[in-house]
Amino acid sequence: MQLITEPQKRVAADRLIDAFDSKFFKTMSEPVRMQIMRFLLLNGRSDIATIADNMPQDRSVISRHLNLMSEVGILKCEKEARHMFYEIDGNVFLNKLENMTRQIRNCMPLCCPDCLK
Amino acid sequence: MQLITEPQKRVAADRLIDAFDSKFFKTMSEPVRMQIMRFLLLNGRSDIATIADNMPQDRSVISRHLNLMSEVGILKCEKEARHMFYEIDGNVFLNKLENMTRQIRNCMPLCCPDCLK
DNA sequence: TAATTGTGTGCATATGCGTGCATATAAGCA
DNA sequence: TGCTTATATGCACGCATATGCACACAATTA
Repeated sequence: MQLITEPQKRVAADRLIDAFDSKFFKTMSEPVRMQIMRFLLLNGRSDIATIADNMPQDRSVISRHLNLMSEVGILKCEKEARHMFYEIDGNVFLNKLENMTRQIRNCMPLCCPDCLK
Repeated sequence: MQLITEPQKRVAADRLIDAFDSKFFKTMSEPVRMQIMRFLLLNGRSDIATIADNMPQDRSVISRHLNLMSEVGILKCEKEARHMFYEIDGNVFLNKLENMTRQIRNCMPLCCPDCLK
């Protein structure tokens, strides 16, 4: 039986909360942005006009969504002549979720083992 | 070299989007709710008044946050006499994130291998 | 140079939601 | 039966943001 100190618990809990990037979650909570994700999954790297042509929203709206998603890091963008191309950054995407999963797996048994019953 | 058909890609992408529960993300994107999570991690099962006494917000506000979090499934609640006790449901919490990670790992190589470069 | 095409931005509007107060309900206690 | 305690709910307010339109800017083309 191992003794768990309060400071240890606090560190683990704070790491868990830190891993939960609220901007990331906010970005992912918007259905329109998830539809953009779906489009980029199926069609790969695309420019704004092409994406917007496949959605009911105005081009300017899609442009703003894409800009927001790239600020969070889940999309990479690259300008080519007049066109702005967007693409999913799969590594950033995967790393964020894997880090969260890791922190939960570390924190739960330490902080509240009862939560896993 | 394996051939990947369009329907296969679509199924994988739809599964990924389905795993991304927008209500879950919305719930996790609120800083106050994350502070509640932190409190429950450190103090375990608690009633509303105890949680609210450790936060600047009004009790009614905390009550609503807790209700929302339990609707999403990340908190379990149980009434005892006059007190409503809340506790993190670690398994639901972990399963949600693990499922997302799994879907990404499955979808990315199929749908857009370029996204992983 | 003038016209066209692709994006970004300012603005007004609508909607969602976090917040606190007052009040209602419900359960235990004198 | 009153009185206190714990929580839930109705309401109004303020702020953030998603949306679409108009327009500005940049880059390509006739």
